[in-house]
Amino acid sequence: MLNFSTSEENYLKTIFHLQTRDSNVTTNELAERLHARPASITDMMKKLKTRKLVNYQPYQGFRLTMEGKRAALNIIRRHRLWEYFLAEKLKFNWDEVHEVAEQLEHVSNKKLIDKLDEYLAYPKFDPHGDPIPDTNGKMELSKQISLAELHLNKPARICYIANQSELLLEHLQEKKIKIGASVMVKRKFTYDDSLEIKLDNKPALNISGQLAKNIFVKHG
Amino acid sequence: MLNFSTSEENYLKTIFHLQTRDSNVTTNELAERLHARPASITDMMKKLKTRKLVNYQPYQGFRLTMEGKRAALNIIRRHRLWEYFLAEKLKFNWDEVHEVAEQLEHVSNKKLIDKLDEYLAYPKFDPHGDPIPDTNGKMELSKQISLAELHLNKPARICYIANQSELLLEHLQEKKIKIGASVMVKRKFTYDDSLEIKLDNKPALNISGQLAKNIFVKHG
DNA sequence: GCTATTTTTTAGGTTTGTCTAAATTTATTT
DNA sequence: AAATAAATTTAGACAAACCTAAAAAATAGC
Repeated sequence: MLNFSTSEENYLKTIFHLQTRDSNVTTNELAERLHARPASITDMMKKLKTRKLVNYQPYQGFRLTMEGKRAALNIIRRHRLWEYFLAEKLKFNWDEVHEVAEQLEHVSNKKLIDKLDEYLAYPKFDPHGDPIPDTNGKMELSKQISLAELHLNKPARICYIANQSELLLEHLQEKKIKIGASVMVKRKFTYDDSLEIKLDNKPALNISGQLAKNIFVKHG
Repeated sequence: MLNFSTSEENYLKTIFHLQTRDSNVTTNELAERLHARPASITDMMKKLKTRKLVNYQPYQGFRLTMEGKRAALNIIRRHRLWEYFLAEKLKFNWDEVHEVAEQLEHVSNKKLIDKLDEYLAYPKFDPHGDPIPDTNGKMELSKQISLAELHLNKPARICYIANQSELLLEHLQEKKIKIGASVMVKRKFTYDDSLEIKLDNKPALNISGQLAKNIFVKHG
């Protein structure tokens, strides 16, 4: 496994998250995500190209090579394992783990990560419900659906919050809706798509359709 | 708590280890410890001086200010807590933890370190027997003595290896002498200062006076 | 199909932390 | 105490990773 700078790792990881099967990642997209200027992106892309980590032709956007993808998955593995550790062992809230894991993920020592994985008993998902890649970069698909799609009276578990804006997170805090909580939809109001749900053992709660679309759950 | 670069942290930590009550740290000393050239040390010292972290007059060597000492102790706290975590929880060997902790120590997030401390049940010593500073930089004195000073038939525990050169570490590996092992001195040979010792439940073992001086133990 | 706008790249500059080589200060010898 | 040696600092350069401003290419509007 080659060694990358913190900066290179952040680029690789972010390209991985942004690229889709059919479209390349653009300079501006990356610049916005990384809080950097487009010119800086171009600089780094040239560098990553000579390192054979991205495919890149000027003005055509970029995507990871096989090697780049392998590297990105490794960084994501580190990130998610640390997130799991922080939430599960150190009792951080699920919404605090990301920031700390952003730093820990850059500590690169294969033995450390593999031993951490073992210590945590090989978790398959991080506290946000995102799958954790194994040593070979393989991971499970997270078959998540939004609360809005969940059938009535089907027990499920909150595993992911989409669109994590400040406002949304505050709203969730307010309503005491947390990752990992068990949840069930009791009624659906077609008038405004709002829902009546039951969280853990708390009294029933009404939430808007908009909120429900941003809360993802896994059955079971 | 101010924020420092990885480089600044390494300087602060190393100055702390090198400085004594009566003598300042010299440019060459620091350069050797940090595997850097003397010119680089001078550069950084100017910077740390303007940050009021070291006292420094050209050609006079340097020492930490109160503020610098506070920062150094914080870095040492992180380092030793991670070492403890690696050995105790992830089951690293005591001689592998240092290298990994050198990286982890630069992740600066007070909450992370305090929660780690709590998770580890506030350990007082790291796997090498070095004391772990608390949040305020206070730590216990490690009342260690060398094996050479240990009285006959007094049970003790190996807690520290001084002068950790490659050769010494290999020699210890060879003799299967490890941190944490219980030990007792059975005979002392005044002729050459060599000792006959008993390690755990293994057969008696002869070691040189030189080796004995580098193995530190705590009673009990 | 040609402007106008947006996107991306180039050119050149800045900061951090390092380096080499030369100059300077301090310490050691005789 | 002068000469030599050792330690330290200065001066100037370099790489990484960023930046701004200007130029070039691609896209969109009419």
